[in-house]
Amino acid sequence: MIGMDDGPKAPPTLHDVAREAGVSIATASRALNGSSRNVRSENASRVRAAAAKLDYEPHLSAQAIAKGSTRTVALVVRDVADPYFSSIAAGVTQAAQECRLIVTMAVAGGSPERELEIVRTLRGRRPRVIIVAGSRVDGSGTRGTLVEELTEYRTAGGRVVLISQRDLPFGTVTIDNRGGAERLARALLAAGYRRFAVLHAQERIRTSRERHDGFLAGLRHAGVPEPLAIETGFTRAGGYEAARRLVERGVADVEAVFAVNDVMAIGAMTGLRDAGIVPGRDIGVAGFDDIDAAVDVVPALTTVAVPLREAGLTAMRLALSDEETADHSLPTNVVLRESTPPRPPT
Amino acid sequence: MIGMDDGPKAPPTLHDVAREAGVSIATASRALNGSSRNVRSENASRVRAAAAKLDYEPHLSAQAIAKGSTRTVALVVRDVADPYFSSIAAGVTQAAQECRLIVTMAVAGGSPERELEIVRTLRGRRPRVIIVAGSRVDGSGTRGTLVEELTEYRTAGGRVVLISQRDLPFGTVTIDNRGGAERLARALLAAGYRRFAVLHAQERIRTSRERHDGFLAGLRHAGVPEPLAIETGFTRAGGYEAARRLVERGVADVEAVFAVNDVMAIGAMTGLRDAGIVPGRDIGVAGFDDIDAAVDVVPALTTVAVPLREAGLTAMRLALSDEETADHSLPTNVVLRESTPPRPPT
DNA sequence: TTGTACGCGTTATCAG
DNA sequence: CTGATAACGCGTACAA
Repeated sequence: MIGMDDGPKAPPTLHDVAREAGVSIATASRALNGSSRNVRSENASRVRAAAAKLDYEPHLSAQAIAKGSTRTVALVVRDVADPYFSSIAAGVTQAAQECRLIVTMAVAGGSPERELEIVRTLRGRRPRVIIVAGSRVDGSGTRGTLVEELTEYRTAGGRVVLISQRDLPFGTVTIDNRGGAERLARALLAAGYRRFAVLHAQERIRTSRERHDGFLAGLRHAGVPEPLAIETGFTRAGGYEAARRLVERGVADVEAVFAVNDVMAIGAMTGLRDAGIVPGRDIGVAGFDDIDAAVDVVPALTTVAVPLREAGLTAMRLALSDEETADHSLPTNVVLRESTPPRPPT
Repeated sequence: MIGMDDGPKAPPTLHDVAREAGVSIATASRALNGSSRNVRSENASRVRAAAAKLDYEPHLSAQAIAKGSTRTVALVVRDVADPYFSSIAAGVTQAAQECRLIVTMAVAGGSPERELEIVRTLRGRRPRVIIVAGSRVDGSGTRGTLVEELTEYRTAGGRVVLISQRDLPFGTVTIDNRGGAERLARALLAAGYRRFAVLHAQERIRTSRERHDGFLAGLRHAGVPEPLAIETGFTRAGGYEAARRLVERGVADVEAVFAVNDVMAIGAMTGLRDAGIVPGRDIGVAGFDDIDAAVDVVPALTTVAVPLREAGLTAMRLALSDEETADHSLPTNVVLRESTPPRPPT
């Protein structure tokens, strides 16, 4: 035990494996990761044995640099803790695992600048595909730069897929926000609701805008008053806060609240209740997304189901397919629950 | 436009930047990423200009291989879509971003074999730190191998942090599951509850076992009957299903249900309600974790608050500190809400 | 089938 | 302060 060095011991390299197996590095490489099967089976098994004995793992960075490509998928989301994005992430991760790809996740936090910076540095990792999941906001000035950056990435052989952002020259998985919101509006009209408040986020956030517009479109020609629009954050806290504001203003003239996503709607329900107004009895509430929690709140939340997990899966498939710039649209479904009980005509 | 080649155009390399700036590669390297500032400022700015013009991004794999270390944090979770893990992930991501580290996420899905395989291939990426967030189950046979694998990784200079698993020779962030559950039990006793059912997961899942044990410990010496134990999945669906089973069996003799985590508790509340039993009125319900949704369900869920996001932050800090194997314990707090109203003594 | 030798994009060493 | 040049670990033509 003299002269033992406990400092960091370098992991075994292919070189070590080759030496242990008594073959050249090239043979070892072929035996372990070689595309061509041309290695004598006896040698092959000796190499595998040596690798197992030394607990060898190929250095992925070295492989990446030698082969010129990685097995990585980069996913950009706004917030990991938001069920909307974590469901998408789950889908992407699942699909990636089936293809033996590894997904790395970056959080943009709703800032276009941050998002741009992320995509930029992401390029340095040379991922095989980049998936950007709807943190995009319009008119931010960084949009052109982002498109440029992604285009350049694709020119270098990368795959780009955008979730929930139409009109950009990349593969996109889009969600029928407009149509879903429109059908929701009509369903609520059919249930007897006439006077609405809409809780939405900044106009720059596309998803919010599309759902808002769709809802208004569904109301058009129904002869109902223009809904009250309340702008707030795209989060649970935003919904809560907006509900409080709504109550302060007075809710006598609103029969139902539509929040542009479920976390906002759920926050709003709590906000209303905290102010003494019972959702589903005193006022209808509807959301959008159909996250798991929608059936656990009371009353269960009326919403528009979005196949989030599938959006992630589809995005991966699209990325791996050879269509450069296909647009895959996912349908949405109105789900009526107890938060918007049928309302007797006045 | 003759002879244009639209095939994948290789991204610019340091070589290109150097040529553009009229300096050597070495100088370019130093100007852009060099630790030492010893490069004439005029040359430095020329290099930076060239890099910007060519839209150069350093090839991270190449850097990794040259420097022998990456700027990556690998996070292993059971399920991205579970708020428990996504909150932790949010914390890790935040802390990582502050240190300009990139986090890559792998999903083990509750399988120890899968988890082991993940850690193994993770080593190939040579991350700077590996954080394993409680997907571990005991007595799975893979445990020894996992420890071995992680030890080897650490020997090679990597940092390991485990979240919510004591007794392993690595840095750990542990959560006071036992103590929290014990205090919860006492709080429920104080509120007048005497007869309980516990919804727990398999005994092999440590977190579940600790919370279960702690709860029983809190009940001890109180002269109350042994709680009814119902084993089910560690998920929302598990909670729902267990509640249905409980109802089938008959709930006349149980005054409160303790589920070992919030998603189970929330699922159980819905399950009870679907069976005509109103949580908070007919029966008390309590959970563990205090996820966001706990305040949005009705009645609001009594639970034990766990600083999940902070667990992620702490894990990163621990990883970056130089203590090889510290144990940082996070406190938990009982939060009584409407799902367990005080119960008049019989 | 196997081995030698070179290249991948960077950093680090060591003379100038 | 700068520029050759040798690593880093691996894949792969090319030659044997």
